[in-house]
Amino acid sequence: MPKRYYLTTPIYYVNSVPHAGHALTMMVCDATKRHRELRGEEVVFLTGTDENGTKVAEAAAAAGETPQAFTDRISQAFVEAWRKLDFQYDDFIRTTEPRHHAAVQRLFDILREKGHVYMGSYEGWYDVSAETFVREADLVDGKSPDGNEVRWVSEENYFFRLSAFGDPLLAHIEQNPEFLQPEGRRNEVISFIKQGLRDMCITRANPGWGIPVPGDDSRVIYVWFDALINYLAATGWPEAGWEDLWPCDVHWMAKEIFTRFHATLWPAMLMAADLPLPRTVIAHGWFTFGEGGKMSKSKGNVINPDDLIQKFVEAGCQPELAMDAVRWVLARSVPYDNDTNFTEDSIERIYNADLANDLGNALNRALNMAHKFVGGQIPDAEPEADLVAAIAEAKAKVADAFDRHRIDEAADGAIGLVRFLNKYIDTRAPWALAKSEDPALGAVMLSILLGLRASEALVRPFIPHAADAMAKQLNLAPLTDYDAIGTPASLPAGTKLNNPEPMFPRLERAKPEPKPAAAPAEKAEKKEKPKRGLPEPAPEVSIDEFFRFDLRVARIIEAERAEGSDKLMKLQVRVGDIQRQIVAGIAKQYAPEDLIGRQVVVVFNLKPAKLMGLDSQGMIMAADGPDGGAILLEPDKEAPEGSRVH
RNA sequence: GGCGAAGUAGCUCAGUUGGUUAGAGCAAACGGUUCAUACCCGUUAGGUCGCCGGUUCGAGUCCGGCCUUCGCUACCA
Repeated sequence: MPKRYYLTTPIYYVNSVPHAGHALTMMVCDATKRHRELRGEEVVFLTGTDENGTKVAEAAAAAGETPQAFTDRISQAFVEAWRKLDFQYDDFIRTTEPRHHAAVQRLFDILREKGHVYMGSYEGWYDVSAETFVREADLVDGKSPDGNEVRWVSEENYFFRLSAFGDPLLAHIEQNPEFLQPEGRRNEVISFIKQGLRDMCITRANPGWGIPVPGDDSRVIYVWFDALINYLAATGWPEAGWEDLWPCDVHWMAKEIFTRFHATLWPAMLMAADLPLPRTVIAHGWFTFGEGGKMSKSKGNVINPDDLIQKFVEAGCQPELAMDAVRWVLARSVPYDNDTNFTEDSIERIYNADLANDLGNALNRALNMAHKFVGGQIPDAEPEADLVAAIAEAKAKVADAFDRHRIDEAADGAIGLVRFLNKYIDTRAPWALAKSEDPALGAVMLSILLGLRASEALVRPFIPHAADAMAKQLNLAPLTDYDAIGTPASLPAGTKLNNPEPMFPRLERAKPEPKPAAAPAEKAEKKEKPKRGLPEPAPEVSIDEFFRFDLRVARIIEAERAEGSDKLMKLQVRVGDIQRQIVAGIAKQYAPEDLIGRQVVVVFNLKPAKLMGLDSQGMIMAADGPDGGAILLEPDKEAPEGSRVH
């Protein structure tokens, strides 16, 4: 079997419900699939849900459900959401399926046999919620940097020898410019790898949910290690026949899971197993919602695809066309290097300009003219040369944009033909030709209709139902062959045209609110931003917990700036008769000569650390200054050196 | 702190290897048209291309420095 074009979205983690961000990735893949199929290619589009992980087991327990019932329910929510946008994936993989389990265990075995997976021990803090290990130094008030609860774990686990793949990965990235995109992200990966990859712990104690390590039921495979393998599992690997899909042509995803997972861990896993690497791994940016705000459920500014569809239905769209309107707006807004603002305002503007004013109106006016001027049928005439040229140009532009994975440009290329068509209509003015009974009328009307027919096919990957509606109004079967676009055969003379029916009613928009005074006010607000409120109170601790900190009065006897750092000061302090070196981030506020001889308070039993290659045995206590700088604490009068501070 | 990206019209962005008067879409003003969904078409206005310096006959483009924003990353607290 010949190789088929294979593209994927990530599998979505079942801890959240579908939102516009997921829909964006889906849209990009769905449009790509439909476009390539128009060009006669066989395409397989994979999506699915990620359902393993300790967190899922715990979330299910919290919801009073079995993990299976819980994941069935959430997974179904994604299926439903995608049905409402008519995303035509060919396969939906769930990581709880036997085919996935089989592939994961097989790959694990292969890596273990080849010596890329070894048993090691891990002792340290574990963030259950994020399912990641947290270094001691990164703990904040006994919690992970994200504020999650951590627990101390001490266990033997399997490790993947990721560290061995840095150089091969860099070489591959170097030799394959198309591998990682866009370029900015590619650079990010290169610098990430260059600073050294660490082996990765890829198993966890078995919580009764997940994929057991082959031959060792006491452990399950780490959810990320397992999740990535879905792309391979869906090809049927390791059973025969997978080569007609693998290697994958494109893995699409949002930027946050690009660098560490899809651009580093996953290719390393494949290399380790001697499997081919995907041709292209590409990340899009995020939607932001409103005034520079990130997508945030608490702000209530998240735009839900369902609500958007509803909005267009209320505006008067047929349900299927309302769905298309959402699809179009998504495709036109795909962020690449930067994030993009996705707001009611931008959505309405895109809809009105492209779909209502340009596309909808072009179809409507053309059909009206055909009924009035040429008897409501497709004239028997030759299309005019500049119109034919415009179609060819648009075809090439759309195909090229898709080949470069620029979905927004492809949509622009498609609607560009419609814009040209509106100008052409005005320039050739069929109503004037009709009035003067000019013989060019037939050719002009034929050209206009041919332009519409071509537009139908070019917008089809984005708005398939609108394309069908266009074909129906032209009384023709849908045009589904890219090569036929713009040909006389695509528009048989004599075809009786149907009556025009508006597809996308214009959205009436509130007049843009006049806010000349708003700009300076905004600026002022931004400048005053540093005056933040009282810092959040830390969680309550008991007196016993407090006494675990051994605070002492110490005297600074030497001070010098740490080489190569403008923040760090290297200090020698005396605590009673003990001398210690402490490295502190106070060099911006204090000069060495200000410090020598001073009494300060130090944390005496802090775990030693290395900063800029210097040992630091303790910490100097200081208050946060208004600019974030340190203000040293000093006893009110000379205190006995080494005395405890309570 | 390090690395990277971005900074071009009111908004969103395009500007190839340096080469005339810096472009598009949206928004605005004006005009035109009547086939059409108050739409479409045209014209106009609007830019010291973040700032400073350099290379060059010539810089949005190349080089150096700085500022701002964002991302990644190290560290500090």
